[in-house]
Amino acid sequence: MHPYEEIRAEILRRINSRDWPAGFAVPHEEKLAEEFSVARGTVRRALASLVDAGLIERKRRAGTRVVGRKSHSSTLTIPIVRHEIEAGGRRYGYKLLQSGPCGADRDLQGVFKGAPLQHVLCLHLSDGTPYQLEDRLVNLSAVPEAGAQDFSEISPNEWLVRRAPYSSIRTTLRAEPATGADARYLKLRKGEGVFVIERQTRLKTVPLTFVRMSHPASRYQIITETDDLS
Amino acid sequence: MHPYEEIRAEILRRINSRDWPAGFAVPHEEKLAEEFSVARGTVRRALASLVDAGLIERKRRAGTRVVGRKSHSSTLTIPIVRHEIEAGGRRYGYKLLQSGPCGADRDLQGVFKGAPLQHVLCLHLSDGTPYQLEDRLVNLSAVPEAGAQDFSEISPNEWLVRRAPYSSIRTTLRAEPATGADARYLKLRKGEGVFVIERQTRLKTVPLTFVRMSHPASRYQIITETDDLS
DNA sequence: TTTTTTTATATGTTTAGACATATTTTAAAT
DNA sequence: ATTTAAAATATGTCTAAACATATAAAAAAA
Repeated sequence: MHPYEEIRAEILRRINSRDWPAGFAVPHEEKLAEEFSVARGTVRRALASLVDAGLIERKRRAGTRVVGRKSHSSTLTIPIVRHEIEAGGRRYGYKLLQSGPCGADRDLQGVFKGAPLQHVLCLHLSDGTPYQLEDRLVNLSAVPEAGAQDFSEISPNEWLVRRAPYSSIRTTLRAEPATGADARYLKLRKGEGVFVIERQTRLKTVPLTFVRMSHPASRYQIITETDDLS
Repeated sequence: MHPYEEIRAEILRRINSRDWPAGFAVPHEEKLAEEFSVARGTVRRALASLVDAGLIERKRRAGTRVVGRKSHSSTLTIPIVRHEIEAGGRRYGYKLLQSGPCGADRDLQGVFKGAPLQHVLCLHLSDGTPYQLEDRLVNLSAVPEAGAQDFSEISPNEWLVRRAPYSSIRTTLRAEPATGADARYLKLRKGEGVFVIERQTRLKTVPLTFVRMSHPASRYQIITETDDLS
């Protein structure tokens, strides 16, 4: 265990034991460095790690304070469907349903502001059973290669994640009743529950793609796990 | 813009432009330091930030490589319900429905291994409308104060987040048909869709609490946004 | 009193050098 | 050929010192 880890563990202990309760003003770096007999840089390393974990907040001149927790944070990782299915030891299947240019009228959220669009509808299967219906719009003025790409072998999801750099993502999670397309392709009764992930990726304010991924509610869930500091 | 930010931006540009494609071996720190005319520490600062963003991977002696993206990651923050409702400018309401000790038979997932448990069922309302049904088990041998706590004014969710330190969380997101209790308290027809968040918190392998939070699907969604590096 | 300016301070960044340590590569021994 | 030991190397940690900068607090001016 490195010195910075020991210092972090000790500070963590003080926070968890409420010796340093929420709102507590943590001694400044020089003082902690003196207490633990290390250089200031080592204290900073420990504190930076606690900032990442959301346990303390730091502000210039104002100092460091213990945060009063107001939420639970964790990292949500949404893998490429194929990997998700194969990682579970199941057989991946893919079927392109529709692909072609489309008008701005399909841009229901109005995120693309009249840019030329490519619409792709496809189905991902797990052991032959419908798993995810992917309904995607791609901004052709930002990703022109998507117009020439044949998505009958590789899914637009996978192709885009690999190929198109993005700088920000907005993800929405929802439970919805199955739409007509959901019911038809996922083999559900209309109105049955689907778990929907919507994602919009941008490259510095330019919207690249918008996708709605729907899954049969009874066969889908997302699990996230935070990793332990101590 | 600090030197390390400029270096990060330039490396980001090389990755995004595919000058440095997935799998590419990034020059080592000394070399980058020389190229950008800065100290090694400054290069490290820039690279650390790209590791956090999941764009590169580093291994001792093996070096630094550009990662081939296989997923979209974002931070999922689940706030205390009250804050979530009040942040939206709506009026928060709370109603305790049940509270008391219970047997291990309620521990359906078997995570508590026979520990004494407290069961709490309560409802969170937004502008008077049912918003979330909270169904919780608390491990009394780990959080004994929970047995004496009166949850008629403060919700166990809020009380626990504030009070009990935890080191790891497992969160599960699911779409389900409403159970009997869901339907009754959330004013839904049985079988109608609910969005369920299940959370299990631990303090170094000791399970603290397990909670199932259900929401009317039509009135609930989760949005996460990644922040832009460049 | 209220506003503006100055000062003090805790955090943030950078440097340069030393040493630690996984891990790979190479050489030696079996 | 296979295993074992030694050397090389890129990242990781730590130090000590200087300077930068946001901003809270104090002092001065209105």
